[in-house]
Amino acid sequence: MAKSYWLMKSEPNVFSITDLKGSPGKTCYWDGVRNYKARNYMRDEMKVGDGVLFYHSRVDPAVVGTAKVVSKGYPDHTAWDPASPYYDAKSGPDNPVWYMVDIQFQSEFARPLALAELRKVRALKNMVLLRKGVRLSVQPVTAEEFRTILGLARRVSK
DNA sequence: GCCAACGTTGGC
DNA sequence: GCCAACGTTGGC
Repeated sequence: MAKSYWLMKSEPNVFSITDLKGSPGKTCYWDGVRNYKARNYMRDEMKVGDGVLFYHSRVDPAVVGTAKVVSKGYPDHTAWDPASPYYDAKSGPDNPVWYMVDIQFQSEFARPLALAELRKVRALKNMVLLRKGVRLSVQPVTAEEFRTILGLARRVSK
Protein backbone atom coordinates (compact mmCIF):
# COMPACT_ATOMS: atom_id res chain seq x y z
CA MET A 1 0.00 0.00 0.00
CA ALA A 2 1.12 3.52 -0.70
CA LYS A 3 2.58 5.63 2.01
CA SER A 4 0.10 7.75 3.90
CA TYR A 5 0.56 11.03 5.71
CA TRP A 6 -0.72 12.25 9.04
CA LEU A 7 -0.69 15.19 11.35
CA MET A 8 -0.35 14.63 15.07
CA LYS A 9 -1.05 17.29 17.64
CA SER A 10 0.63 17.75 20.95
CA GLU A 11 0.71 20.55 23.43
CA PRO A 12 4.37 21.55 23.57
CA ASN A 13 4.31 21.96 27.34
CA VAL A 14 3.19 18.33 27.60
CA PHE A 15 5.28 16.77 24.83
CA SER A 16 7.13 18.86 22.26
CA ILE A 17 9.19 18.00 19.22
CA THR A 18 12.26 18.71 21.34
CA ASP A 19 11.09 16.02 23.74
CA LEU A 20 10.71 13.61 20.83
CA LYS A 21 14.18 14.41 19.56
CA GLY A 22 15.59 13.80 23.04
CA SER A 23 13.79 10.50 23.56
CA PRO A 24 15.74 7.22 23.46
CA GLY A 25 16.13 6.28 19.80
CA LYS A 26 14.33 9.56 19.04
CA THR A 27 11.24 7.40 19.30
CA CYS A 28 8.18 7.55 21.50
CA TYR A 29 4.81 5.94 21.78
CA TRP A 30 1.91 8.22 21.12
CA ASP A 31 -0.18 7.51 24.20
CA GLY A 32 -3.19 9.25 25.62
CA VAL A 33 -5.40 9.55 22.56
CA ARG A 34 -8.94 9.12 23.83
CA ASN A 35 -10.96 9.95 20.78
CA TYR A 36 -12.52 7.20 18.69
CA LYS A 37 -11.85 8.65 15.29
CA ALA A 38 -8.21 9.33 16.09
CA ARG A 39 -7.94 5.86 17.57
CA ASN A 40 -9.33 4.29 14.42
CA TYR A 41 -6.69 6.02 12.32
CA MET A 42 -3.94 4.66 14.54
CA ARG A 43 -5.40 1.20 14.96
CA ASP A 44 -6.61 0.59 11.42
CA GLU A 45 -4.83 2.81 8.98
CA MET A 46 -1.38 3.89 10.07
CA LYS A 47 1.51 1.88 8.68
CA VAL A 48 5.21 1.66 9.32
CA GLY A 49 6.90 4.26 7.14
CA ASP A 50 4.02 6.72 6.99
CA GLY A 51 4.96 10.38 7.23
CA VAL A 52 3.89 12.54 10.17
CA LEU A 53 3.68 16.28 10.61
CA PHE A 54 4.35 17.20 14.21
CA TYR A 55 2.02 19.97 15.34
CA HIS A 56 2.14 22.07 18.48
CA SER A 57 -1.31 23.04 19.64
CA ARG A 58 -2.59 25.82 21.89
CA VAL A 59 0.71 27.46 22.68
CA ASP A 60 1.93 29.11 19.47
CA PRO A 61 0.03 26.67 17.24
CA ALA A 62 2.33 25.58 14.42
CA VAL A 63 3.68 22.67 12.43
CA VAL A 64 7.20 22.29 13.75
CA GLY A 65 8.71 19.25 12.08
CA THR A 66 8.30 15.74 10.80
CA ALA A 67 8.40 12.21 12.14
CA LYS A 68 7.69 8.80 10.78
CA VAL A 69 5.51 5.97 11.95
CA VAL A 70 7.65 3.06 13.18
CA SER A 71 5.00 0.66 14.48
CA LYS A 72 1.53 -0.45 13.66
CA GLY A 73 -1.26 0.42 16.04
CA TYR A 74 -1.18 -1.53 19.30
CA PRO A 75 -3.06 -1.24 22.61
CA ASP A 76 -2.33 1.85 24.70
CA HIS A 77 -1.42 0.36 28.06
CA THR A 78 -1.66 3.68 29.87
CA ALA A 79 -5.43 3.22 29.64
CA TRP A 80 -5.31 0.40 32.17
CA ASP A 81 -2.83 1.98 34.54
CA PRO A 82 -4.82 3.60 37.35
CA ALA A 83 -1.86 5.86 38.10
CA SER A 84 -1.82 7.27 34.60
CA PRO A 85 -3.60 10.50 33.77
CA TYR A 86 -4.89 8.64 30.72
CA TYR A 87 -6.47 5.85 32.76
CA ASP A 88 -9.82 4.65 31.44
CA ALA A 89 -11.74 1.97 33.33
CA LYS A 90 -13.40 0.85 30.09
CA SER A 91 -10.11 -0.49 28.78
CA GLY A 92 -8.08 -3.45 30.03
CA PRO A 93 -5.40 -5.85 28.75
CA ASP A 94 -8.10 -8.30 27.69
CA ASN A 95 -10.32 -5.74 26.02
CA PRO A 96 -8.16 -2.85 24.86
CA VAL A 97 -10.20 0.14 23.82
CA TRP A 98 -7.44 2.61 23.03
CA TYR A 99 -4.54 2.24 20.64
CA MET A 100 -1.32 4.04 19.86
CA VAL A 101 1.60 3.91 17.45
CA ASP A 102 5.31 4.57 17.82
CA ILE A 103 6.80 7.49 15.96
CA GLN A 104 10.39 8.48 15.37
CA PHE A 105 11.81 11.98 15.02
CA GLN A 106 12.83 12.93 11.50
CA SER A 107 13.29 16.66 11.23
CA GLU A 108 12.66 19.89 13.00
CA PHE A 109 11.85 22.82 10.74
CA ALA A 110 14.21 25.77 10.74
CA ARG A 111 11.19 27.83 11.69
CA PRO A 112 7.73 26.84 12.91
CA LEU A 113 4.98 27.12 10.34
CA ALA A 114 2.35 29.00 12.28
CA LEU A 115 -1.28 28.10 11.87
CA ALA A 116 -2.02 31.68 10.78
CA GLU A 117 0.54 31.35 8.00
CA LEU A 118 -0.85 28.04 6.80
CA ARG A 119 -4.30 29.58 6.55
CA LYS A 120 -3.00 31.92 3.86
CA VAL A 121 -1.70 29.12 1.64
CA ARG A 122 -4.09 28.34 -1.16
CA ALA A 123 -2.82 24.78 -1.69
CA LEU A 124 -3.73 23.95 1.91
CA LYS A 125 -7.22 25.36 1.96
CA ASN A 126 -8.84 21.94 2.33
CA MET A 127 -6.48 20.71 5.00
CA VAL A 128 -8.29 19.05 7.90
CA LEU A 129 -6.25 21.09 10.36
CA LEU A 130 -7.63 24.33 8.95
CA ARG A 131 -11.26 23.31 8.96
CA LYS A 132 -13.37 25.05 11.49
CA GLY A 133 -13.99 23.23 14.71
CA VAL A 134 -11.85 20.19 13.97
CA ARG A 135 -10.31 18.93 17.18
CA LEU A 136 -8.91 15.64 15.98
CA SER A 137 -5.50 15.08 17.49
CA VAL A 138 -4.56 12.55 14.79
CA GLN A 139 -5.70 13.46 11.31
CA PRO A 140 -4.96 12.51 7.72
CA VAL A 141 -2.93 14.77 5.44
CA THR A 142 -2.75 14.37 1.66
CA ALA A 143 0.58 13.71 -0.03
CA GLU A 144 0.27 17.05 -1.74
CA GLU A 145 -0.38 18.90 1.50
CA PHE A 146 2.59 17.14 3.07
CA ARG A 147 4.80 18.19 0.17
CA THR A 148 3.52 21.77 0.31
CA ILE A 149 4.32 22.01 4.02
CA LEU A 150 7.84 20.72 3.48
CA GLY A 151 8.32 23.29 0.74
CA LEU A 152 7.16 26.11 3.01
CA ALA A 153 9.46 24.94 5.76
CA ARG A 154 12.43 25.19 3.44
CA ARG A 155 11.57 28.71 2.41
CA VAL A 156 13.14 31.56 4.34
CA SER A 157 10.89 33.49 6.65
CA LYS A 158 9.68 36.85 5.42
C1' DG B 1 -8.50 33.83 30.33
C1' DC B 2 -12.38 33.55 27.32
C1' DC B 3 -15.52 31.07 24.87
C1' DA B 4 -17.18 28.50 20.65
C1' DA B 5 -17.41 24.10 19.04
C1' DC B 6 -16.93 19.57 19.75
C1' DG B 7 -17.46 14.56 21.67
C1' DT B 8 -19.30 11.89 25.34
C1' DT B 9 -22.36 10.76 28.97
C1' DG B 10 -26.52 9.69 31.03
C1' DG B 11 -31.50 10.46 32.00
C1' DC B 12 -35.61 9.45 30.03
C1' DG C 1 -32.47 6.24 20.53
C1' DC C 2 -32.90 11.04 21.49
C1' DC C 3 -30.91 15.07 23.20
C1' DA C 4 -29.58 18.20 27.06
C1' DA C 5 -25.87 18.82 30.00
C1' DC C 6 -21.31 18.47 30.77
C1' DG C 7 -16.26 18.44 30.27
C1' DT C 8 -12.58 19.25 27.03
C1' DT C 9 -10.12 21.16 23.17
C1' DG C 10 -7.83 24.69 21.22
C1' DG C 11 -7.67 29.26 18.69
C1' DC C 12 -7.52 33.80 19.85
